[in-house]
Parts: sequence; C-alpha cells; structure tokens
Amino acid sequence: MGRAPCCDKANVKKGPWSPEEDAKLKAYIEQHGTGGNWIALPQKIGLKRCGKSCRLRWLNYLRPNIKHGGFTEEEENIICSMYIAIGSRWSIIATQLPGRTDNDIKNYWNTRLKKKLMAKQRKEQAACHTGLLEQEMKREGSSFLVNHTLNQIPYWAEQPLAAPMMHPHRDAHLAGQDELTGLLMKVGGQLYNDPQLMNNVINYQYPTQDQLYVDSSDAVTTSGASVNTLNGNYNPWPNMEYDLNGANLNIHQGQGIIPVELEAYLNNLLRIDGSESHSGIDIGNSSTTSNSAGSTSWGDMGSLVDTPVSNFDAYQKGMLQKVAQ
DNA sequence: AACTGTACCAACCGCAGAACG
DNA sequence: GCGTTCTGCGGTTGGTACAGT
Repeated sequence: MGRAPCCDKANVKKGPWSPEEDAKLKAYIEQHGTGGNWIALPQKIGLKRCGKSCRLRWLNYLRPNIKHGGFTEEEENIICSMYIAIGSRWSIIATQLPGRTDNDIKNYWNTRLKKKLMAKQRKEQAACHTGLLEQEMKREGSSFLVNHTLNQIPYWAEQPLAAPMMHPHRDAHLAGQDELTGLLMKVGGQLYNDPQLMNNVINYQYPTQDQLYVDSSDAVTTSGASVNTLNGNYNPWPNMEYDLNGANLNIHQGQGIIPVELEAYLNNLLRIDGSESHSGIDIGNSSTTSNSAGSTSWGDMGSLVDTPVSNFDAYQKGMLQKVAQ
C-alpha cells in the first residue's frame, strides 16, 4: 500500500504564483505564523495550493530578508569550499550564507559555478596537454609523430582529474564529483606520482571531532577571498585557501591539519609552472597505482575510498555538527 | 521579423526521517 | 512497537527571457 498523497492533486493549482496568492500567503503567515501545519494552511487562507508548495514559496521567496541573485565572490568561495567538504548538502551550505536559500544556492551551483569551474578545468587540461606534447616531441624527436598520431589521445588526458587526495575516504557522492573537486584540489593528481607521499596521505590520521580546528583568527588573506574565514565559524581546511577567479590554491605551512611535510610538498608543486608541474608523469609505471592491464589509476579511487583507514568520516561529521551549531 | 539555442530560476516530485497517535 | 502524517531535503523539470543566427 502506497502512501496517501499530501493533497488532492486534482484540485490543486500548479505553476507560478500570482501576486494575489503571494499576498494572501504572506499576510497570513506574518499575522498567524505557519501554525506548524503546512498541509492545512492553504485551506485556511483559501488557496488552491498544495501545502508543500506554500512552504516552498514562503521559504524561497516570500520570507523576509531573502537575497536574490548577485552572488559575491566571497559567497562563491564559501559555496565551493563547503561543497568540497560536505557535498551537495545545500541546506547546510545555506546556513552559512544569510539571506540565501538552499534552492538559490543549488541553482547557482548548477547553472553557473559548476560551468565556471568546468571551463577552468578544460583550459588547464588543454594547457597541460600542450605542455606534455612539447616535451614528448623534444624527447622523442622525429619518431614522435610515428609513435603518436596527432588524433590519438594520450593516456593521461583520458584520465579524470584526480579526486581530492587529501580526503581519500570521502563519501561516495563526493567521489563522484571527481572532476570538480579535482580541479579545486588541483594538485591532487600529482600526489599519485610519489608513492611515499601517497602512502603518507592515505595513512594520515584526520583530526577527530574534538581536534577540529575552527579558530577564525588563523585566517589568512590573499588577493581573493579567504575561505578560511567563512563567517568565522566554519573551516574545512584551515591552512588552505583558493581564489576561484584566479584558480590559485595556496597552502600555508604549519597552520593547520595538513602535515607540514605534505604542505611543503604541495607548496613546491604549486610554485612551479603548469607545464613543469606535470613533467615526468608516468603513472603507468608506478608500482602503487598501476593495475594488471597497464592502465593508470587516477580514476581508480575505489580501493582508496572504500578502505576505512582514516577518520575522515568522523572529521566530516564533526564539520557538519560545527556548522549546525 | 522569425526561429533556435541557451541560461536562468521557480516550482515540482519523490524520498527519508521525524513526529505523533 | 507500529502505522500514518507531515516536514525538509535534494534532484529534476518546465517556463520564460534573452542572445545569436
């Protein structure tokens, strides 16, 4: 037996709200509140609307202090950093952006931010591709074109951007966002080239809930908005910040939860230019990442994601709790 | 001017979990 | 403890405006 419908679908109006309907709903709620029962509310005020529809209209549009459109750079940064940390938990993200609704943030992410980041990723991949081709040509000389036809996609270009290496045990839904999170954590793929460092990262013990680092006084500034501040109450990676427009990711040593040696390594990677940063990549030969078929493992995150060797889950849970407070 | 494609956003839908009797 | 009802959430859809051809 299925669940009873929340309202009589046949006698319920759908589609855009008229100004009259808005006025009725707003006036009633401002005077009486919702009464804790959205289902009964439309009947009370003579609206042929589903209770859920009324609730949505109030929360996303009519309620006071709602901001529409025009997301600031700081808001973008907050959305991105929280997306990295907790995924598509829009209602939680909305709590960090006063005046913004989860629906608004979700729409903004899906229609603009995601595309913005994808475009940036494509640009970087193209630059990376060009750099590698040049190096291959230099190394192989005239034999290059024999070995590599121009329309042949090199093995590394077929690999998705790496999932964030610094959170190897994130939720599956986050692992599914490899491309975007990989872009944001753009040094991630490079970690795979250093088996020793990868080992350190995989075995790194994320801080427990009690060890969470949320002191906003440690926020650092850059040309772009710092994600470390996040209204002073949320700090997923306190020693890391990025500037979305400039795609600059800066790691600050000794300020937070990433081990100093890892920070140093990342800083080193980020200091060198784009073409150099990918030089010498030969993942297929890596004893830690190649498989029997000889393919690379940038996208093969399953074993890492599924293996419960760190307390990242607890870490993420802790962050969610901090945000909820 | 007409048509087409794209971007944006409001609203809907189904599900999970909380609340309640 | 169980079934029902309600709320809140996230994914998705559909309508509208606007730009490009």
